[in-house]
Amino acid sequence: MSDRTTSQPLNASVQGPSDCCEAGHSLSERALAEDIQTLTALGNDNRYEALRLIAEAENGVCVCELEPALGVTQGAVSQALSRLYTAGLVTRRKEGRWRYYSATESAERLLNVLDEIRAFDNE
Amino acid sequence: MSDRTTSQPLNASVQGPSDCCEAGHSLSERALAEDIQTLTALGNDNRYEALRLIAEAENGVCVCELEPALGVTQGAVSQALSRLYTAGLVTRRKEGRWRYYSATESAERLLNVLDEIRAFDNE
DNA sequence: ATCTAATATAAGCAGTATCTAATATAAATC
DNA sequence: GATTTATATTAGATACTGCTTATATTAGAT
Repeated sequence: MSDRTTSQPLNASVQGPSDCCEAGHSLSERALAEDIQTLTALGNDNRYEALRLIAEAENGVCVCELEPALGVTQGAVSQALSRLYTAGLVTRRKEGRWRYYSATESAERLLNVLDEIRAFDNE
Repeated sequence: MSDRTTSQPLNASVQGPSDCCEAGHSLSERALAEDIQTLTALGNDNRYEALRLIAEAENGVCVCELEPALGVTQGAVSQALSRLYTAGLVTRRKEGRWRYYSATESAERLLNVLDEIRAFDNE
């Protein structure tokens, strides 16, 4: 059907019910894309659990530690971490043969809110 | 904050580098599943944009308003809203033939944090 | 009751995501 | 140099997602 590429904040002006108002939001395409990248990076079991493990470690976690914890192959762990890195959820530093991953401030904030709303929803 | 009942935190005890520590996190399987449900519900263009539209409207948005705004069929909009509802991100009330969707407190919090970290990351 | 409007649900399928296995790269060690 | 270790990357099979189309349901209007 309509394959129009949305460029500006979208607006709907349709007549629904009598007091129908226009539906619009204030996010740019770029902002939407950034948010979606963040959310899809988090929305996977291995990646999310990897991030939780990383966030609770004090001084970074290496790939070799995550492999047994997640129960998937080394390649899968590496791919998961790359994805988290691209999304700005982890940083990484090299030390000898190892790479240590740490959670970013953004990741910490997101995880905190998820804890809060889970507690809120289950109360 | 939360009286989180951790049923079986996962642990990794492997030796990586000399000062290697165990990687473990404190989330229960159930908590992980809940978080993933929330995140995967948000991690889709139509659903995320629908939620943004709903969150910025004062008194709820009906399906018919979202259809033109998102540029997909009515069925797709309805499915998107159902998914958001199941994930606890929107509530809905019926009024005549229409159903009005509103954002939950949890959804508002998540969107706020996404705004914050986007601003933070882009500064 | 019939018709229309708004929404929900189901089937089917195209596109995408995410693993494993294999291979490549990089750094330390021999 | 060759070897081992840790990680990254690629290819490919498989599973999943998210649409569209079609149909069902529900409520109001005629």
